Amino acid sequence: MTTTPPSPNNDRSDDRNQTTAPVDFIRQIINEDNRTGKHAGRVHTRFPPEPNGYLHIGHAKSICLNFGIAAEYGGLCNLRFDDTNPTKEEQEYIDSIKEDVRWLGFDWEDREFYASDYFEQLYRWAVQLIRAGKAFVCDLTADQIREHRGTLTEPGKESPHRNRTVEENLALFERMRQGEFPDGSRTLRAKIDMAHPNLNLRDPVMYRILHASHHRTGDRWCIYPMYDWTHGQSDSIEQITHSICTLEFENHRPLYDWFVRELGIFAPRQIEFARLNLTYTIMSKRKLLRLVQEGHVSGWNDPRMPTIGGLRRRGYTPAAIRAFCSRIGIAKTESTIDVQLLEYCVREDLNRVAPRAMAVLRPLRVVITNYPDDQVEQLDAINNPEDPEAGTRQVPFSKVLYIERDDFMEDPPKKFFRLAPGREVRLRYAYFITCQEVVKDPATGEIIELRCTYDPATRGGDAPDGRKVKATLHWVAASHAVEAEVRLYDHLFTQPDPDDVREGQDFTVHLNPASLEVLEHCQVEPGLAGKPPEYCCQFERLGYFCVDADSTPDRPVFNRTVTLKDTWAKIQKKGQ
RNA sequence: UGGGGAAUAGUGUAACGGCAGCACGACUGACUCUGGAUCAGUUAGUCUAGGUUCAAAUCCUAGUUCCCCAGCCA
Repeated sequence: MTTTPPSPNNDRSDDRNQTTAPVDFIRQIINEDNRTGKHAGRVHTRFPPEPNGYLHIGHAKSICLNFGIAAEYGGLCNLRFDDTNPTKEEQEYIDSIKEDVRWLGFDWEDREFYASDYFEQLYRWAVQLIRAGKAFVCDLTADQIREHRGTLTEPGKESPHRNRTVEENLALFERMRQGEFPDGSRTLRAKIDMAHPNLNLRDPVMYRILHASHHRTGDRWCIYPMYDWTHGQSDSIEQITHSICTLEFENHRPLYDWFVRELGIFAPRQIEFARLNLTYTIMSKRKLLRLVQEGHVSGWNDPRMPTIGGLRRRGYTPAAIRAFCSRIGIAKTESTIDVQLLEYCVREDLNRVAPRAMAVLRPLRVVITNYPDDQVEQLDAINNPEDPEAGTRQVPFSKVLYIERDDFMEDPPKKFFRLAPGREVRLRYAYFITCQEVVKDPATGEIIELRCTYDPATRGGDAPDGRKVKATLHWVAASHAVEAEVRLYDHLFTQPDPDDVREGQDFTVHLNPASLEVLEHCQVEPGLAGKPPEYCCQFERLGYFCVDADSTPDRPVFNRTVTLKDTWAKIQKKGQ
């Protein structure tokens, strides 16, 4: 019996089948650029997170896109931290982001960059724009700037400081850098057009004064560049050919292009695509933070969270997430993916690689009355029917067993195939048994034990006389069972769109009170004892489970990643 | 009432003037020592109204709906 967990599956053979995967509009643009020789066939992308939080499945879409494109076109993809706001960013997030990207199966080698590494260059470029009369130091307060900006339908007013001389601007900007002015007292602004219909071009702020310590540059700077003044130039410095971002930056593209053009530097092309939305969950960092802070989940890596850390702890594999990202497609239409597609992807992967095991979540005691009292047999069980090379293992069988409570009904409805009084079923890899007697607690009427007989001729699970049974049940021998805690997870929210709320409510009203059910006294086959965290397996007939970090050698803890498709559950649901 | 985007089965996504296809979901059936997997099948779509054309999801015109933008956030 093999005890090593299936390592995160980094076999990419299934990731993006060129013969079937549609060519999305971004790859079409790249194909066209390559056809016209725009960058001499060079393709260079980047994944540019701000290190102000943890990555989620939406980031995975972007990661797979950027790294995936680079790989397909024989290009490169940089990991760049957009760390221009020291008040929100921390080293901890950098570390976590790097771990998540790596876990997803991508490697940026030495192409790890930080916008903060470009601060000096950005400063020199700002001076260049000032000299060209394209930027000025503005003394307006934040409120005044807002008042001068105008509205969506009305033009703004020019700042009274807009026409300072180059010399005055140069001197003031230098003094800003030297720390002579307090936070918020001055900004450096691009001089564009206060009447522009695109508000981003109404003399946008390039630098703000922030006497804050930066996680990488320490106290070297007290002026920090804004996103718009940083991103395009960072892309340009890194010779990024295609700068892929999400739809909300469409309005920023004219400014991106303006800066790069005014500076006369290499011009990458910004391309926007629709971010990922998933049913029954939320993706907003701010809202996820509330779930953590208000204690609705145990932390950022709670198995119910859509974070990479949460999915990982839940038992999702990198291959499953990559396959998902490949299947959802890339487009500009805002859309919400059905979470069932994600679940399909993880089942598809785990079905192939996860070893099978028998585990009883809600045990019902079964005594085989005609089985010898002290006998124990070792029966052969197949580790993975999808993978012959996974081999077999032995599972112990004895007189007293546990089966799933759901697998017995005293008064079974028509389509219930499992055990019932007088009915014969198969115990997987073991024997046919017949239920002879139901023992109840005289006080509560609860069924506490089944007394069954077995047919010794059916050892291994087949009847020599060829008779059939309609059901095969999983089971665990009571004498050898290991007790485990199992955590059953369901959707975090009860509504497909948690943000669909009435006036005055917020998404928390749709929190699913049953998103976590903890089962304390589960019985699992002995081979499952001592498996390391993240070990994934299938509990036969129940679902895919993985060992949680809370697990200890004498008390395993499992998380349910996803259930198996359950036809019986569906029949039951319909009957209601 | 400004500007920028987007509308194709329930959900996503192709088709780029020439047979509306694929996946997930749902529903049948076959098979099965997992009511799993697998296999076979069914279901269901071009936002609206005009126009151009032999031919329109695709081009044109008008409209409708949805998303983004008024941070010294990214």
